[in-house]
Amino acid sequence: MGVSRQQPLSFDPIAQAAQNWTNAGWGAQANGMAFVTSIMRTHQILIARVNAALHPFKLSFARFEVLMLLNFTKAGALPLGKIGQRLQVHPASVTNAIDRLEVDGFVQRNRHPTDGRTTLAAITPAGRELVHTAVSQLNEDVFGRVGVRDDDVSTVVQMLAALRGNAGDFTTVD
Amino acid sequence: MGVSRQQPLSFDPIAQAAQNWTNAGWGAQANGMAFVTSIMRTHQILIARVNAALHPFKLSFARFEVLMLLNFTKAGALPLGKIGQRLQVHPASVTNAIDRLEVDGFVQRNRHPTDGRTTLAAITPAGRELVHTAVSQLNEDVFGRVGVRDDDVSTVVQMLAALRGNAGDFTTVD
DNA sequence: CCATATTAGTTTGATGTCCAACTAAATCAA
DNA sequence: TTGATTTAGTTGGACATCAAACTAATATGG
Repeated sequence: MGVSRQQPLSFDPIAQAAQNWTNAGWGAQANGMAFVTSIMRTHQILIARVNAALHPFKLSFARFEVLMLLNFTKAGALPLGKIGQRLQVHPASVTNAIDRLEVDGFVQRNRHPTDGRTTLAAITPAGRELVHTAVSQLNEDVFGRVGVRDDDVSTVVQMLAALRGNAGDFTTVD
Repeated sequence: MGVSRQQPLSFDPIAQAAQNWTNAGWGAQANGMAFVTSIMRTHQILIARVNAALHPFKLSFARFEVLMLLNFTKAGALPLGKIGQRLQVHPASVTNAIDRLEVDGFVQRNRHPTDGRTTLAAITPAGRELVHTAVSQLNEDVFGRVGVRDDDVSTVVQMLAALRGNAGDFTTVD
């Protein structure tokens, strides 16, 4: 799981970097730098936890999200493009994820009934069974214990929603 | 820069997912799921911005961080292991980053004076010049405008520091 | 109707990350 | 001193992501 065999530092490296930024005369951007770097590092920590939890199921987080999305859908199937739009991932990444899920029998490609360009990804019974177990594991190992006070978890989610909205993930209801 | 040619959704997909979680009976983990997913997506947005800003300089964020770290160091040189420890990246990733920086002439490998196992990475004059320009660009394009209220930026950094400390990035001063 | 433009998905290639195995050098212990 | 262990870094392989080029099918406009 990443780089964790190393000794912990005796100081917060991001706080140190922010200090360096200020000393260099970039005080106005020091907070932004610390923010971006914190997100990068937090992402790295969380993705390692998630992948560790999902490893026994031969799933990555991306593939888990695909299965979960299909599982929540009434028909259990979506066009690949819709999947990319919902999960905000590149079309090539969707192709790659579906390829692997299909090889493992968790998803099946079907033709769209009316639009010959479109491919539908449909979750299989094996996929539904797998995701059921995997989500339990993730809830237990990761989502139920992120290591931040529960109030703070909500606060961070809310503040990041502003950024995501600005970035065009979704239209904000003015 | 990622996947942004797509139309924005008319709803926040993470809020939707949290609702799905609650509906499925996983209300206790819905916030944690939203937190993890928010970090993943925010990371993706920010890394795209950073890479767009650094692309003209032939730098990735990882390589930029290496150059910046060396630039802040008095001697302008550090053992590869120290770099990995400070930036929290895998030894193999450090090797890869230094390889590329060395090919482009921004860094040079030197032997350690007393320990034959250790390799020192030293920033070159070209590297110092490059990082000077690159940091200006990053401050201007990304760090100076992250898209979150300034107070909230600090709040998020502080809350994520708790997680990073728990994860063993650094020892918390009790 | 047909030529052009758009849309959906795939393929290929470049990056980047991690893990596991490996080499070489330093340290430890008997 | 010398054999075993630890440490530093590299290498090779598996994955994942994105960009750009490509194929195929649908829409659009004269």
